[in-house]
Parts: sequence; structure tokens; C-alpha cells
Amino acid sequence: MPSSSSSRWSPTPEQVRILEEMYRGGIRNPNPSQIQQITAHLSLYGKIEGKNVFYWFQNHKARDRQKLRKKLIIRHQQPQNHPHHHLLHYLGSPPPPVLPQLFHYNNSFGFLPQISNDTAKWRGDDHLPDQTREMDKYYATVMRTNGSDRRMMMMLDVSPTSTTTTLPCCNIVHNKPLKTLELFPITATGLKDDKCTTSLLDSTSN
Amino acid sequence: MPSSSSSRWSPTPEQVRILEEMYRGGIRNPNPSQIQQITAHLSLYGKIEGKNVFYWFQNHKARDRQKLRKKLIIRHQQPQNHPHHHLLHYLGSPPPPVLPQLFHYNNSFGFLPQISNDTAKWRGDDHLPDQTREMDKYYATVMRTNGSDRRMMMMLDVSPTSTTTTLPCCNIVHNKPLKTLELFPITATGLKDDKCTTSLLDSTSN
DNA sequence: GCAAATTAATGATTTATTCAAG
DNA sequence: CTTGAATAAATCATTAATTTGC
Repeated sequence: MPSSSSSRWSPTPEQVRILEEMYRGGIRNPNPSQIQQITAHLSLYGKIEGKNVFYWFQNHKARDRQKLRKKLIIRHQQPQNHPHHHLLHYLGSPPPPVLPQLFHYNNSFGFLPQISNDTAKWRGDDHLPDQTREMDKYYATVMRTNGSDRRMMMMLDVSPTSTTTTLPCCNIVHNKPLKTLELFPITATGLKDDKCTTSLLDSTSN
Repeated sequence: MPSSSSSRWSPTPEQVRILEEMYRGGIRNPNPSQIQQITAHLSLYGKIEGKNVFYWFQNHKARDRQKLRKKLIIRHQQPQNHPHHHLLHYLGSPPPPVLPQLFHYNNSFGFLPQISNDTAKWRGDDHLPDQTREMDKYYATVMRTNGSDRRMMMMLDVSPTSTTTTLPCCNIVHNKPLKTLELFPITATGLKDDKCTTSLLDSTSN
């Protein structure tokens, strides 16, 4: 039995492999659509939920960075005044400039690796085209129940303008019907936000 | 339309008052149900979304604690070796033991103030009663759309045990018919057979 | 070989910090 | 300057590796 009590997700090797590939491909902060897609895809290889994907990326990114930091510190060996640990914030993984071809998931999925807007945030300066943009940020908290029962929820906000009016339950806007799992033009169309499409490498500032 | 561009929520005085009362009443980490309720209630006083409530509590707690910390530091005035900011972690607000009567919201809502498990975690030592608990943790994703359109979703996890097939992508399971907003398990990210995906998504292969 | 006991990894939570609108 | 929004760091807790004694 599926174990009445697996209190935490244990990714299968395939799942890990795929996730790592995506990570290397440039994904850092998958947005909800991406999470959905990834989850759907990975669920072919074993039990998985959206939150697992979310957490995986969070942790992976953090630990990746952590490793790098440690390395550097050892390198320089200056124990004296290592700064407030915040100066090292963006050390870890300057999101890959552009994803290499590694990312063959482009084929199966529709999304580009999306250079996470870690450094480049949407500076709400530009007047975005219009809709077309789907979603940008997310936030997450998970609560657990007593024994083994967990659940992850996403509550659709009653959109401010349209007071309710139906929530299309599948609020995802699948534009086109596709085959196995694919995605719809999420992030679409090169909006400023996820510049994965157009300007991939410019920023790199820091 | 309400301002094509209000990029962030501005609570009305009433909303703030109520939130503060709840905070003083002991609420620190409202769970999704609570958030729903609070949101529903506060929406009577102005535009508001679940995530706003969530963030409000996060920020309020953090800043409350922050203030206290600052005070203490000034008090002791020992600039020399103030610790790694972690020693002060649980300084801020030891959640009120039990909420005083302040919390008249119990009347209108169904939830108890829930002393957040800030300090006291369930160290799986105690055998808790059983079910009766609703949900403890939640995870939510907020996505924002271009201009003014935002949506926050909570997707109910398909509970691990019940492998409810079906889920035609729209299987709404309103357990509780709340008035204003309802929730439903969108996307069964945990299931093997991803239902809605099959028919809905397209390949955007481009 | 195999479990119990330890340790290492890593999934899941919480807290601190940063960014930016108003 | 206040504070809503978002992200990253730190922490907790459980599972998987592994070591160890038999």
C-alpha cells in the first residue's frame, strides 16, 4: 500500500533527473503554470504534487548557492569579517544566461526555461501590452495535518473586478488543445517579465 | 474599472482595524480556511484578496518582532557583539497564551484563534486525537496578471488516499458552500492520470 | 547478511530581508 | 517613510544511506 504514512515526498530517480535537467536548463522559480506542467509530467514517473516541485526548486537553488558560498569562503579563507551573509545573496547561481540546448523539454513542454527573475525583477515601469500575461509570482505555505494528511491548495481569488462570475474551474487558459501534456503559451509571448524569450542575457548585472 | 493600475492592495481603515484586532486576538499564521473567512469578511469593507490577508499577517508579525528587537538592543546598548540575529529569533511575540475575549470574531466565523505553533511544534510524540482537524498547512500560489488582474489560487491536493480518478478538470468539491468564495480542487497534480491535461492543453510546439 | 543505531540528504516550514508602490 | 509583496536564508523533521554489532 501506498503507505498510509509517507509523510514526505520521495522523488523517484527519474523525477530527480528531470528536475535537475530543468534546473540546469535555467528554471529557478517556476511560476504556477510551469509548476503545473512539470507536475503533470513528472507524475508519469511517480506520485508528486505541485508543492513538491515548488519546494524542490527552492531547496535546490538554495543549496546550490550554499555550496558555492562555502567554496568561496574556503577559497579566500578570511574568517575575520565575513559580512552579513546577505552580501553573498546573489552569489550562488546567476541564472544561466541562456539555456543551452540541454533543455530538450522545450520539445515536450511549451515553456522556455525562463531565466528566473532573480535578479531582474519586473520593474513595473513599462506598460505591458495587455493581457496575455498569465502569472508571475507565487507564494506558498503548506500545512500539515495530524497524521499523514496533507493537502495543497490554491485558492482562486475571486477576481477583483469580476466578482466571482464563475471561476472556470480550470482557470487555466488552454488556448489550444494539445496532446499529451503540453502547455499553453504560458508566459507568453515575450513579455517583459520572463525575459526568457527575448533578452536572455543582458542583465547579468550584479 | 477600478483603476486599471492599482498594483498593490491598500487596506481600508476598517480592514486594518479588524486585522489588528485579530492579531491581538492571537492569530499569527492563519490557515487557508481562516484566510478565506477573513477575506470574505473583510471584503465587505473593500477590495481584498486572500493573499493580502496572508501577507498582512506575515508582515505584521515580522515587524512587530522587529520593533521589539530594536527596543531590546537599544535597551542593552551593547553594540559590540550583537549576536547573529538568530539568537533573537523568538523574541518578538510569544503568541498570546490564549486569546482574550477580544476575539469576537469567533462569533461570525467558525475558527478559533489558533495559537500559532510558533514555538510549540508537534513533536510527534503526542498522539493527537484523530481527525477533526481540518487542514493545517496550505500552500498557495499567487499569480498576477498584467495590469490589474490578479488571481490567487489554492489548489486542493487530491488527497493521497482517495485516488479519485475522474476529476474532469472541473471537479469542484465545495465542501463548504461558503458564500462569497468557494474553493475547489483544481488540477489534480498528484494523480497519475492527469485528466484535464489531456484534452485541454495544446502543443504550442511552434 | 540483517537490523538497530548513526549520519547524511533533503523535503517541508518558518523567519528574515529585500524590493518597490504610494 | 510606511508597508504590501516577494524572495532567500535558516531551521526543522523525516527519509535514505551508512555504519556497526551480532
